[in-house]
Amino acid sequence: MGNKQDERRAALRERLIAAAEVELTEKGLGGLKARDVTARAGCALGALYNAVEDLDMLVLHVNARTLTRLGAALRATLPDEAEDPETAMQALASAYITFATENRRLWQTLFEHRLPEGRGIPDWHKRDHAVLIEVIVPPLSRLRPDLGAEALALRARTIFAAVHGVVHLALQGRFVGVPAEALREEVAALVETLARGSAAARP
Amino acid sequence: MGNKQDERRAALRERLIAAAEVELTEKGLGGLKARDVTARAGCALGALYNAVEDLDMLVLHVNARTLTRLGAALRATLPDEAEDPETAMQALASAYITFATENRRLWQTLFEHRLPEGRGIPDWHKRDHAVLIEVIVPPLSRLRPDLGAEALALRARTIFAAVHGVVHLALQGRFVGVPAEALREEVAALVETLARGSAAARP
DNA sequence: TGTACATCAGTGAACGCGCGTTCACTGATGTAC
DNA sequence: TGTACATCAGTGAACGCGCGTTCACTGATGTAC
Repeated sequence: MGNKQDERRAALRERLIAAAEVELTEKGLGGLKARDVTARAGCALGALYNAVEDLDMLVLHVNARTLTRLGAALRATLPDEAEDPETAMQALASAYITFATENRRLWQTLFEHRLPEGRGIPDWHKRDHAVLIEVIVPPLSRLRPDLGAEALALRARTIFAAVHGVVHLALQGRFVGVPAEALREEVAALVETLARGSAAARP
Repeated sequence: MGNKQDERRAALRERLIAAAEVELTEKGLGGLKARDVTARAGCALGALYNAVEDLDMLVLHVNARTLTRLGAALRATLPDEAEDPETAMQALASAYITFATENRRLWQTLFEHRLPEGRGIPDWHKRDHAVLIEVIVPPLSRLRPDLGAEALALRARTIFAAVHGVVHLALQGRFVGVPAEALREEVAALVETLARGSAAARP
């Protein structure tokens, strides 16, 4: 099998993913069209279905990229393992807000996109999501040394979802959401409460 | 103008809203079709556009109903104004989970539905949403007598969004969400932390 | 009360558009000898 | 190295479907006299 052919194939695939990323950035999930993506990637409409299974899979690949970048942004805030855990959690939350704000549509796509009925998320992609939780576990485990691995993972999900919820409703501009100007301050207060409350619960 | 005609008109409108409610309950926002709604309401397709402006407005009317019911369910948990505020907040959160679980698709529609680009949410509907925040203010104000009305309203939004976020990701079955079995316990822990943390912050 | 006319809720076929996906075809690239 | 053949990435017109909305029409209800 031609090696050069594989290269070309992979290159087109990359171009398509990159094009989809730009389209999603500009128009959001609802505005993603196969024709726009292939036009931007500079190939024919049909080529898309040679490179990936379908549009949904293309979105999954973009989401994988977004999660990788988000994971890197979050990990970059935790250089020191011995740091004060509350400070660490504040840094994580702050980085999350920054990323969500600067990549609003891509970040929204992460949570908007659903596979059609019967199709389950491939395992490789579940692992991409895991970073959101894993990054919270180390500082949390220092706040709650009494908790086992499973309970920690569960609590990390709860904390993530709480912070995410505040950011999500705010950036969506929902009427019930916190106004964007107040977002950072409110999330900081929330994380402070969560961190201190967790610590206070220590035996 | 015939009074009887107005009555008929209003009755059809009600039937359409009720039909849309059932359709949304069974299929969710993505599965809502004008033809299904009118078939269920027992009228012709075109009659829908006589009774309401368009499908979006129909959804808004269903959402208004849902919010009214949700508001009633939440207020029903607060019979006693003098109740311990933490208990009150736990009751609110618990009622929220119950409502969301029992009305999953209608509740999801509340947060999924967006008007097309230029169109803003009518004022009457904004007021419908306000109940979600207003119901939190009384117990919160007892925990934080130091805060002014505006700061209270803001903090109430944050707390709502945090709890909502945990419930939302869990009921959506998102991989990063808390598993449904653990939802009640985790939200209870979250609300406990929020209530105590708020109280502890008192001067 | 009865008749003629006006109104307008209600009808459903047809319009119009968007858009994901397919498929018969082509031409460049690679392989065999 | 050169020639014949095979493969398959890439093409883009066409398919097929879904679906919101419109619109010319109808008939029941209400009004005027």
